[in-house]
Amino acid sequence: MSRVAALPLKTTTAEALLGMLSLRPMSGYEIRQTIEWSVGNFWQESYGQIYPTLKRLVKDGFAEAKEDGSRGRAVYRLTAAGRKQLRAWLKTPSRPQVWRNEMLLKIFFAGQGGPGTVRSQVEAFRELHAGELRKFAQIRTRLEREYARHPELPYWRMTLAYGECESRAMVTWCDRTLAKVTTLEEVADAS
Amino acid sequence: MSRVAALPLKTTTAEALLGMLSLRPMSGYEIRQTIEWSVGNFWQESYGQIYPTLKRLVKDGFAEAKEDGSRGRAVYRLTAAGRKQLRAWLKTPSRPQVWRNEMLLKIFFAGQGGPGTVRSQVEAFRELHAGELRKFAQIRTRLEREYARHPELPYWRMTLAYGECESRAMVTWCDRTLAKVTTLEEVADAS
DNA sequence: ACAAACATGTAACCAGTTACATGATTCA
DNA sequence: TGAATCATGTAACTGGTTACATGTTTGT
Repeated sequence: MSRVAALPLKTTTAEALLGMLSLRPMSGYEIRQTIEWSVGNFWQESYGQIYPTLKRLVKDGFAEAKEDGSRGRAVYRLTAAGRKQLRAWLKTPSRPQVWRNEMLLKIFFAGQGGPGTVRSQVEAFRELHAGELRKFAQIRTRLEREYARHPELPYWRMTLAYGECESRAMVTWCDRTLAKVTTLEEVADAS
Repeated sequence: MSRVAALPLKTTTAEALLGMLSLRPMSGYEIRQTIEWSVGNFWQESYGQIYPTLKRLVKDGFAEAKEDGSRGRAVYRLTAAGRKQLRAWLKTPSRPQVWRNEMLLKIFFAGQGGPGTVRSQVEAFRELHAGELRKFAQIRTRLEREYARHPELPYWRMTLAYGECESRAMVTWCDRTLAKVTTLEEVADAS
């Protein structure tokens, strides 16, 4: 019944790190940087998760640590068991994350705040996704130029297309919603 | 430095409950049921959050509890301060939730698993969103029929349209992705 | 000489879910 | 009478982030 060390067991952090190490051996620091510019759009990890998890991966035999002389740097590489574990995970069904959407909640209760509430919320949301689309366009250019012949490029393109598809849909919804808001405001003004 | 009771302070649960109580006075149990069928698609609360938060709302003067004779039932109603608090919250910018997408992570690493990995992941995801679209269609019918003249209907429609818009985009992405997967499989077979 | 980036790590906190305990009421 | 639903509540756990502490290396 003792309250033990308790590193998370059901987490996908471990699997995310296995995936990262499958690209190439890396240090914890490098993993974080790489996550940021590669999958940062749909995944993030903090050092507070990365370092303890890496140690657990070594303990479980899924990764090996190797001291990198120069700095106080530990480079981790996948073991055969780690690669097997990663492949097994790739085959498992993904649990859909049940998200919370604060903006939608505010719109749902907009009866208390009026059309103006909706307008400012939706305008900010539109700006957010318009920005995402610009970012995706840049990433796409860079991806096609720098990894033109990389065997995994087709898969990376798919994840990028997901973001583009979603953000386009969001912008569309924003425009339609703003049009409806205008109508509501006109009705309110007329009365 | 003592480890105190510590009910969450920055949570939006309190505001979500204020919103629910703005619809009508409710018990904790009722709030949960109502959340499920109204905003369940983009918001959920567990009893473990609801009951302690309701007590805090009373303590902070945002709600009043009234015993409902029949059962051991406490019905909460919004106070003027509570309504003011809700309106203030509606005006604040919404923090975008940074979500994690396990499916996209698996696709990103699909080099380790091959096109088959992507296919099964995407097929499941397509089924999920096709189901969502059917559910949304039902909700829309019910909404237009049962709340035809409700003053907040326009806002409720907007949140529904969001889900429809997003799920349609997801289905589109799935279809495009599955087409690409087929191409990849053909290339793999040919070699 | 100093800033920026590299590099590792942990304790405290946070927002939430799950599992469980308890009991009343309704209805077939 | 017994199952389903109504109703309230909490302790333990979970999966994470943030803030902090510490020190090295590189480049200007």
